[in-house]
Amino acid sequence: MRIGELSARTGTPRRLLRYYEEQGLIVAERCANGYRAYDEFCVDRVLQIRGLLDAGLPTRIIKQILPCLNKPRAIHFPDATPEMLATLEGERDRMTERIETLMRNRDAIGAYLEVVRGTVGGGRGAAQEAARGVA
DNA sequence: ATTCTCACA
DNA sequence: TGTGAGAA
Repeated sequence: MRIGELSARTGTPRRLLRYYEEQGLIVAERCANGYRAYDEFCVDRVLQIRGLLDAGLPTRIIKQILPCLNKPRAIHFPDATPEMLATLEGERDRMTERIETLMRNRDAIGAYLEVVRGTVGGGRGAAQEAARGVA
């Protein structure tokens, strides 16, 4: 498939797909006209990349750990170098921290919403007081 | 439609 | 990390 189809199927802008290739995250063959040709498995791969990026991992790290996450897991865990494990542990901890921040903000928004829901009509009241930190 | 590069947020 | 413009 060409870049447009991969873009449509992954919900990723074409521009970004080229960017990921430039960063060494995906590989594409080339047609005679110079157009990129992607294999079927690229769909899953791109979605995986998006997920890891979304989790806050830099492309540099993703490039390293992507081979470890591929299909033949049994083949891949023997080549786990100590430095690789250290990197992974670091990323895991960063993710944990991120999750905690996310939870705090979710709860803050949830608390705000709960107050605002009670004050729709007049526009003045508990919401404003909550915003001032009085409630 | 797709490619590339340069520059920038 | 991701985008915009311009040219081929």
